[in-house]
Amino acid sequence: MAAKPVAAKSAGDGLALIETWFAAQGWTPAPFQRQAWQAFRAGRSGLIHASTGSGKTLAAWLGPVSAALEKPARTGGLRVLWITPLRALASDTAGHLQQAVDSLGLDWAVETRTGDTTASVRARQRRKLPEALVTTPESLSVLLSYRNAEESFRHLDAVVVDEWHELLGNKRGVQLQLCLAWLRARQPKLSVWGLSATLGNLDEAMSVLLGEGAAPGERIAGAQSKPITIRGLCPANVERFPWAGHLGLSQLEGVLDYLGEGKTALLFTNTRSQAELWFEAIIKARLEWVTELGLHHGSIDRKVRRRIEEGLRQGDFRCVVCTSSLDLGVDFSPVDRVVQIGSPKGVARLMQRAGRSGHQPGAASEILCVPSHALELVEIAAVRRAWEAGRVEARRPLRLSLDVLVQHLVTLAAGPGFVPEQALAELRSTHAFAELDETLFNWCLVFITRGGPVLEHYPQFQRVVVQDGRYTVEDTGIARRHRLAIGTITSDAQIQVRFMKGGSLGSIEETFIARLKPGDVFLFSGRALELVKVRDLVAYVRLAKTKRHSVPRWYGGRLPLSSELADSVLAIFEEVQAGQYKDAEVAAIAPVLELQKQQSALPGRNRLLIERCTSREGHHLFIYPFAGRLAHEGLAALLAWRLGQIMPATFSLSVNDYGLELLTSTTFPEMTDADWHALLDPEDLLDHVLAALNAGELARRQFRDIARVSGLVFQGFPGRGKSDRQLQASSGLLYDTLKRYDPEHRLLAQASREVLEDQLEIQRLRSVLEHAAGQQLVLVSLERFSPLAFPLWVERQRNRISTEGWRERVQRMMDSLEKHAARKPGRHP
DNA sequence: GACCTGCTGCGGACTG
Repeated sequence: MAAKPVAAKSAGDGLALIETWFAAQGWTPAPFQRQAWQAFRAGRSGLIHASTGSGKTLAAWLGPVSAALEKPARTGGLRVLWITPLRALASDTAGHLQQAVDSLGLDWAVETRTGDTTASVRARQRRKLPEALVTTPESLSVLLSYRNAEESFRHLDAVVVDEWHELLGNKRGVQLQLCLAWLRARQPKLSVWGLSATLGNLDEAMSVLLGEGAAPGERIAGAQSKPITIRGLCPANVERFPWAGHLGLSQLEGVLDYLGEGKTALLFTNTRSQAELWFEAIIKARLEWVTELGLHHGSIDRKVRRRIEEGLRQGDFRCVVCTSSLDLGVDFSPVDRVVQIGSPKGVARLMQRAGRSGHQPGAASEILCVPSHALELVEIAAVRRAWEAGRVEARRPLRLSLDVLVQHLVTLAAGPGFVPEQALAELRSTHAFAELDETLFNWCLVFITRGGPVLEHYPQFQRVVVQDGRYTVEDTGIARRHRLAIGTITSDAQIQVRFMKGGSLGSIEETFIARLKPGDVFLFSGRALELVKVRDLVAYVRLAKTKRHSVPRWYGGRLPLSSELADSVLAIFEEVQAGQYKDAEVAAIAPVLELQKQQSALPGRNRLLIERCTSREGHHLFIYPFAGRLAHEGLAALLAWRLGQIMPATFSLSVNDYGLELLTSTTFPEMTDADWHALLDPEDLLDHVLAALNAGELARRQFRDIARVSGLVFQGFPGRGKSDRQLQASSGLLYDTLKRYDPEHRLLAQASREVLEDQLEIQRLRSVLEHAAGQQLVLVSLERFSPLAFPLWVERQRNRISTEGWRERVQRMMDSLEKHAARKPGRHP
């Protein structure tokens, strides 16, 4: 963007000035951009939503600028605050904004402030902020922790939250809500705007941003996004296409052809190890591309990642293999192809990725979806249908995250301090704490001043003091330590991976390195590396001479299939059950689906499929609620526990995104429809799930994160972090102590709640059971594993030790399945 | 040669 300056500084109509400036660039404002500018100028608040690359940024930026142009000049001080969830985005955004401001003749400094900002700039900003600041939610919180915070934000006119959808559903969003409430309480006319991608709950997204009791905001839909094409890569030979698996490497040739035709591609995988393997496979197959290939994921050294991002912008790459690490970020205009390997998992997620291509004017976006097993072809058709029907996932905002609340209260106390009555009113003006009652709030006050009944003998928990009714932090050491711990992102300590000569490659789980001995070889950062030694949380490596290697395992998050996508898959199954094949991808695996129909049945939105089968291993029960793997984990445990009440047996469990398997050596009792409904009864769900699972241990682990965010444990200085084990030990000790002497501790209750809601998706599990009450149960006795059952069987085999190789076992099963494909199914009863 | 699961994101300033 080579911005040409407009005529001169003028105190006239700011809107007209912007129109002139826009025209000088040779641009015509879109109607939604004009609408946004007018809304800004009128001092309103709201949400602008659109897909990427539609000019949201200019709409949001020029609004406050136009407003500023019309107000009498004030000397200095922060006028506009721009919040971004990604510090890599900050400098780019600031650059564009500075350019626009300069050419409009406004004498403003636009600066960034993130963790990357140097100490000297931070110190200067601490004394006085620029007119416009681009920052992260965490850095904003840090700014509130300084004594002069009220002065710093005195002249603030507008806040813009970029990528609000990324923050809405997590604790970073809660933290931002709290900061915004504080700003609003001091500047009632503050105008707050969010920018968001397409989302299933846009109205809610806006009201959460604007706060409880705010005047209704203005929702502005961005320009119609360019069409996005979703294409599935259909396997050439469906007969030999795997029924299970997740790597998708059997489709390598098709992907290579696709990459060969284009200029620059992003190839998304669902996991980091999958990215490593695909990167290796592509290089092996196309040695001539070696300089044009990149690898990018969250464990790769930050500097290396920045270099790759820069190379993408320059058009240096034919293909970069990546994970969600490139879901967001600066626009990479040269990208003309996007490939998704494996399950898309959700509609919004896939569209976000598709939107990473086609930023050139007039270019459309296309995404090639590469299935890693047969049923994923249905997912591809399903995601396209859901998108076309406008069914996109919602992101649900969190409520009453007490760990974030106590952190915020200490932040305010370290900063200007707070008075309880006023603070409570402010907190209640957020969506997250609208229901905060006085008892709970008082508990928080006791917690930050005395540490509560058990911890009050330890001075490190007495962080805040009360003077004349005002809560403040007086100890500068406590304040400093608190600033270090600001933020809600928690992650395990990782082992750094470095060459003997010093170059850093990235980081890996401690548990993976612990299993290796010197001389072992593993694949990381696209290279086969030999472990030399481990010292002080650093693994020293050298390039390996051998090609044999293992691949690191990371214990990251496990994204379940979204409800929207699962529903869409079931809708397609219903059509197939009725003999209709409307999508190319679905038609491509008709033989597999027909086999499922013939041997068993296809589940539907109102048909719950339950299969039984007896094998050498024992008696199998398969159920397919299509509720995502997290809910299935809880359901499997629940069913095993309830069955255990009526039959003496132990079960092996296996789950995936489609369903679950229970295996036992005892015959399952004959069960009527009524028996099944009793087994699936939602009543006493919570009690039974807690009885079935080792919920205490799960909560104990969850508590570690809560202890960090709430300031109960100090995780050390950045870069010199306490090791994971130390942190685990101290938070574990705290957990046990509290559990014993203060079992009503509110943070313990929160740990349990988070386990149920986030790790087991208890709401989704509940709705499976409630839905089952009205569903038709389709009970089938199988002679051989059906195509739906097979992946669950494979899943369980993974951790088995056997003299027989995994591939042989799978192949043998495939062969026997094919042999029996023509057999008649047996119905039950 | 086997055989390969599990995403992303942030953060400070003292002392000499």
